[in-house]
Amino acid sequence: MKDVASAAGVALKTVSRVVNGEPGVNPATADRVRSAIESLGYSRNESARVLRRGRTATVGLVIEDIADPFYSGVGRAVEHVAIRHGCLLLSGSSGEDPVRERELVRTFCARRVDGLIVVPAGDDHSYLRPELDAGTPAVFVDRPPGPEIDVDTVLADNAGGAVLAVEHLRASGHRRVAFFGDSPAIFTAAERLRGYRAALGGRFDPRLVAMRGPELTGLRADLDRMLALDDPPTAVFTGNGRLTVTTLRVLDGRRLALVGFDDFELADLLTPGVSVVAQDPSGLGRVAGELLFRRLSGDTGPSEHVQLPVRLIPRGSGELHP
Amino acid sequence: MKDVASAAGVALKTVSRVVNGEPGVNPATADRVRSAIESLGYSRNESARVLRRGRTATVGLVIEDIADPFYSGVGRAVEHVAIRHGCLLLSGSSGEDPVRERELVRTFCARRVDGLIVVPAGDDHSYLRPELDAGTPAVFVDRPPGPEIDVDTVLADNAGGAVLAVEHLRASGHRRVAFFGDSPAIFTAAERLRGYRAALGGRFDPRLVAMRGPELTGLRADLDRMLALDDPPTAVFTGNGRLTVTTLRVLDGRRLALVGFDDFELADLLTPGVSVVAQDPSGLGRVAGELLFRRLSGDTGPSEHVQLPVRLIPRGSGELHP
DNA sequence: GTGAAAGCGCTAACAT
DNA sequence: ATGTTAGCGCTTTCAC
Repeated sequence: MKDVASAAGVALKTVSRVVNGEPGVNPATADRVRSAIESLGYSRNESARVLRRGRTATVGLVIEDIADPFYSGVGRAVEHVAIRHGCLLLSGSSGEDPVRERELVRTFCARRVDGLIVVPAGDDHSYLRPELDAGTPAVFVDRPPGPEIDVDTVLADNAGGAVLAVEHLRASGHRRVAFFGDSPAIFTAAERLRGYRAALGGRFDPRLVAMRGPELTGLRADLDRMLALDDPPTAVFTGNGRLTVTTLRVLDGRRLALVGFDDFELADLLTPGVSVVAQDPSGLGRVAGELLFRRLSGDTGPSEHVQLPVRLIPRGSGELHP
Repeated sequence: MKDVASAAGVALKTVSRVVNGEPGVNPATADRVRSAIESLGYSRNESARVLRRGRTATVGLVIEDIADPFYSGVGRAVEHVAIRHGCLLLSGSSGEDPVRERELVRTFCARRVDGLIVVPAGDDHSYLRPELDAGTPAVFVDRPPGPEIDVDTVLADNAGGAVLAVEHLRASGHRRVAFFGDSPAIFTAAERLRGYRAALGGRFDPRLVAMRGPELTGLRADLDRMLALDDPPTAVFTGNGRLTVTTLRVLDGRRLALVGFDDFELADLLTPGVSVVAQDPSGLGRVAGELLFRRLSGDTGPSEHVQLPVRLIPRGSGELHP
């Protein structure tokens, strides 16, 4: 900036004014500055700017795994909102590891992100207290934070979706519906189990529940065990997209009815089409982003808790009869 | 840092030493500093550090679309390498728009990223010259840069993969193989067309080529036109994952043989399984990341051009006979 | 409409 | 083993 100033024959501050589009600069002077910038290939050093202004125009996104289609959908939506607000996105995957989650948040905060969007892996978020108190807002998506902090959340109607799934299967005549879920330590998995259980009421049978995650061999063993029961399941409800896909592989043509949580590409092209309870990953990301930017523009109202609806998409697999 | 220093009763520089793990601090003093840090909730201001040191420990990734499974695989691999080198990843999607690509690169450079990994959308990269000259290395992935700059590239064997696909179909007895590709303005699409054409030699028929991208109605029209020919295609080669999926929808049960470029989840669960030429997105990302960090650690050798192999995975659709 | 000076929080270089 | 000082490149404040 100093070089540009002397090249243009003005003071450093005038360059700063031009670069920032501040008013009160003679157009001719401004032009001289601009051509000096051009010929020197100058570009503003954002680190210095951030150091001085205190705002980085960056938001941090901690997500489970950017390569998972569900979360990359969330990520894209957040990126979109960030761009619209002139912000960059710093992102990292926690890989379901609370330590890594915390490390990412710390790193982001050390870089003075203006705000955080978090899909938490852990359930203790006291470490965020100082940052929140220091005025860095956070929005939690897909899963809520631990009770130590009070922040905006954007969640899907997990339990309601599970109820939809089970009721849909029961409407096709199924009395024995198995549930394959992720570890109950994961909020969404626990919520979906809760909905499943509520929908079944007195018919709930713990022997039809397996919550070991999407690992193929474990899932196969669980299914085989269930099918060997006197009163085996005739339908399966799977707790997320990865589990649905693994279950399809394990079923390998056996005609059990199936409803999966999460929509996925090609669900309609399989035979039969896979009925799903679809959530809206872009919606989650978009709403979270908007909430964050509302906070960043000064909204200090009480924390908001948005619940996004889910919808059942029948495609064939959920309409198979026992 | 000043506050921590006075709380611990030491000079600012000692705090700096502790924070940076520099040697030559009395363990007892260090402990006092650490507890002051803890109780004040201090965390180092990276912007100031960056301003002083000149290195941001950040790399920028410009990608086509983080929500595309192929590119999110690339992105995850890059993230992985970055983490291993203690770097953060700043990422953005170009959405196949050269202007947006350039804007992202500019923004990243203004933030003084240490290096860039780019999946280019445009083919004029003269704008990168100043940055490269200033010592910011760049690696291009999936597609090469324009001729104005000379940087490391990591590309898949696009033409070779297309040859594999066509030869596989011809081995099943197909003489008429159609090609659905993306716009030939996209490097990979052009390369795959080149391979397709080379494999067919004299049998190449431009009427069997459609390069309009993955839009459903256009693709349907192209296919209908081809099938109405006197000598219609009995097999299709699709130029990328999205096109393969769209083509499957358009085929809608018609039993044409099919080989697609890019592997995708569930390809094996469709009926018949979809034969593909698989590239390795993680490999692309990993190699690009490693190349970049080699440059960052001082390697100034001539630019490297890595070509990653692809492999044919037969699953049924490519083995259908005419 | 323009400029001079102070200082954001840190690290490098040089004391002690 | 610890402290002092200068300055990274910018914006803020205030003066002209």
